[in-house]
Amino acid sequence: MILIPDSEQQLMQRASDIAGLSLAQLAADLQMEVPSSLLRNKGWIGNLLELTLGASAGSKPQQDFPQLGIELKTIPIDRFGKPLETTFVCVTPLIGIGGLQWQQSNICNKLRKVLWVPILAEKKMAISDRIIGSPFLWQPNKIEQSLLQQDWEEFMDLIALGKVEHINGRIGQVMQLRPKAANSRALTDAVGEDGQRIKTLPRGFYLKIPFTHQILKRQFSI
DNA sequence: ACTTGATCATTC
DNA sequence: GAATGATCAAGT
Repeated sequence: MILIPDSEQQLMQRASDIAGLSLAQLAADLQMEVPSSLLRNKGWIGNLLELTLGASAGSKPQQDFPQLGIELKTIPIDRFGKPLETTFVCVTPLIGIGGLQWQQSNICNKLRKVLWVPILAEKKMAISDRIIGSPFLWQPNKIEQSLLQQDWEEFMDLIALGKVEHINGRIGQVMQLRPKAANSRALTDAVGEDGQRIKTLPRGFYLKIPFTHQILKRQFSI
């Protein structure tokens, strides 16, 4: 059993210690089996890192390390350091959002401080052979904060105006709003164009690849 | 090659 | 159903 880290320094030390290891090595330490495919285990790598670093497990809301105010994110990258996927942040509230401010939003809270763990995870690599990269702590700078807030406000305006079903993945400078559900039959409440209650797909906020790419480049070009 | 809608496992 | 962890894969 791995104890919850009691300081940011301890967490970073642990994360740094595993950089360079393969997922097979990490899994062996925890006596876990590596799946041959992520098709039916899409969150496996994220869960592996949570266990390794001592994040409070399970499906609890809020940050992974609440006592440290840190959110853990693994991000798959290619050999050039480019992210291979968008990064899911959290689900989007679709009703009762009147008066909600960016600074009070769940997504703003989650992105205050993120421990990024890049995973060299090119598609052709076996899951076992994928490699833990160098971890780093990120806090959005003023520009990033502003871009995130602008996108968030645009999305929340559209949702409040009953236009949730007009939102597509192209909207947003640095993040996008896309379905986040078990499947296309999972529905939740939202507001329709005439102000009536409708059923729609649950949505989530995702950071776009160019945005996370820039964060990684800034980190590793210093 | 990249984007975007769809999907998978698990817990509560 | 909603939250956590995300990637898949068809279409452009």
